[in-house]
Amino acid sequence: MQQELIDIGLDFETYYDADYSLKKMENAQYVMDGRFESMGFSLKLPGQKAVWITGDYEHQKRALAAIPWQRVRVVSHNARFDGSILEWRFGFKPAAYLCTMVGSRPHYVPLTGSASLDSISQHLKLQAKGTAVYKMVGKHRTDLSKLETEEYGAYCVVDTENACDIAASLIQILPLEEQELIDLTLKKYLRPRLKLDGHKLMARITALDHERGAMLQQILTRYGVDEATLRSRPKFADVLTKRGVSLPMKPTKPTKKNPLGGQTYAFAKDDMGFKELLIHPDPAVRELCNAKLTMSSSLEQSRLRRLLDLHNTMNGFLPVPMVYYGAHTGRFSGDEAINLQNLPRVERDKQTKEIRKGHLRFALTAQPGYSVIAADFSNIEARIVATLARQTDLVTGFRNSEDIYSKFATSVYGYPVNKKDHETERFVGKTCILGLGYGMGWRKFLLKMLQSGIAMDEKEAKRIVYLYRNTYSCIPDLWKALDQLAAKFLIDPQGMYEWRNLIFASERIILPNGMPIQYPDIANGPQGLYFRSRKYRALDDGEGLNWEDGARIWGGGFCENIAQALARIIATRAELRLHRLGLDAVLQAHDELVFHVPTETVDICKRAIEFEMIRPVDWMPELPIAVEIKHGPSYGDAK
DNA sequence: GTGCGGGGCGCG
DNA sequence: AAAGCGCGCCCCGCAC
Repeated sequence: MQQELIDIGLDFETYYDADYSLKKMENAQYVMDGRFESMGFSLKLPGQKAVWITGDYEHQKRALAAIPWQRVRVVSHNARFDGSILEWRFGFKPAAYLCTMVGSRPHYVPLTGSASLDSISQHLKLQAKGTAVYKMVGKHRTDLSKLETEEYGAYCVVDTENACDIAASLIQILPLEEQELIDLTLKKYLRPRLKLDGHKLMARITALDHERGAMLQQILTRYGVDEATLRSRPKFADVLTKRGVSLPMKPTKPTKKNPLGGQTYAFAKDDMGFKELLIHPDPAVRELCNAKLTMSSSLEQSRLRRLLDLHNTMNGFLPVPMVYYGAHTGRFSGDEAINLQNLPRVERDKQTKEIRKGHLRFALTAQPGYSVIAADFSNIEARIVATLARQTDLVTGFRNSEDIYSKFATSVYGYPVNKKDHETERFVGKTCILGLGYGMGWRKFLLKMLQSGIAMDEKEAKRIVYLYRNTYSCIPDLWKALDQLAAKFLIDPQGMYEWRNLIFASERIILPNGMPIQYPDIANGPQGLYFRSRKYRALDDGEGLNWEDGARIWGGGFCENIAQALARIIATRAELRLHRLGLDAVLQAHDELVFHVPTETVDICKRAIEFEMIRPVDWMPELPIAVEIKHGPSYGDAK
């Protein structure tokens, strides 16, 4: 289908000034703002030079109307921007998009550290077309002289030519399915279907403001401690010191500025020292620490504000901003200050069924006559690890829908554990199955248990961790195998080795769909392998990698990266197949697909979704897959 | 005023 | 040696 489309380069130039710009606001707010003005755009038709078109709105619209959009794939560097102008401002809907900015993420961005048009063009050694940035701050189209208009157009045309050159490279290396995923990702944003419930958002903002205001007032009157003091770590430390409390401390991570690391206050909700203060004999200390904890979490408040703002901007519709290949493993990431992949989960009170957490999810609603369906893969990564390791008893257990968590907990405790009667034991089993598969050590495991309020000592933590590694011994073997493959082939410029549908090559692992997980500059260092991870990209000085600037990686880490990447391929393949059946996901959260369907079709849609999601994987046919599918009038109700 | 990094917290 | 890992956003403190 993609081949039949005509690729057309498109780049809008728009008004901006000191206050009104994409630096100051998110894309949706910028494009829908009253100050928005399209100054003009450049278009590049196949085999022709890009042309600059400018004039008033009607003139631009007439020019755009001449394009047969139903047969066009729009090529842009940052298509979320150009697409939202084309669709929301001018009302034209092309058949597809190819965004060269996100399309550059899998192969180029890990090496360049930047997805800008300039750095990608340079990286590809595209013919220099001039890179002078044309400043047009605070000028409207009618403010420009004839000469200025021409120079502006010339600048815009160059950008479009560059973007089209990048696209020519990308279509050589991105499989068609990945190109299609870029398009589907953009359409989740450009053609929103989920709605935001403005009343619910406002009601929750009011309730939360009231709750927090009352608490802050109480702290201020009782202890003379204000909000700023609660928010500041040093100021809060002073308050505790004045009350004779010895401050809980913890080591900081070594940084460039402070290579040896240091000490800092242990004031986080999971710090043991801080937890002790929550049960301190002095009720004032307890209350102050609880207040600090409350003020530490601002996600719900800030997200409510952002969503309400978006609700007002978009007439109640929710554009879903996702970044294609946001993670180097291929996972998508969120964007535009609303990250829909980390909304608090729904939690209800066991007795009263009252909603305790996850209110935000109930504000994401279906249109009238429609329902939201949420479909989750069940522990897909753990299943992939078991399959990859050829830990056959574990794979069989998953295939037979056994309660794996309870089963391992039974080994741990020596008596039969079940989901109903042994909540704590099963939780321990679950943590083991989900966490220990990636090589977690007993120290971190012990910490995690203590943080979850489960009493445990060093000896017991060691016993459980080694029991796991003995019970599922193929999994530590897998870490070792991956370590050896990496040490041999990833650091060798000519390295290339095929292993279980993966190819270990120079500085990358190639996945069954042909896409890479990249480990730029991977090399042996003082403590094993290091590579320039996303976090350290900016530190590239062209002199190779300093060990202290790199991220350490080993077998357990490769195991996790590969499992994550394979799970992503499985989820997106299912999404693509469902798209071809006319079922487009409106949202994606790693192992979860969300759909918006007419309510009378919910049952048949659920059957189709299950059928496609559990379909065996051609490159891992022995992988047992299971899904859980729910529906309701809102995202919260479907969870 | 703005940019940046670390701590913190939410999800998978 | 076996060391869980992948994101984005808010806030504070600090450098520029």
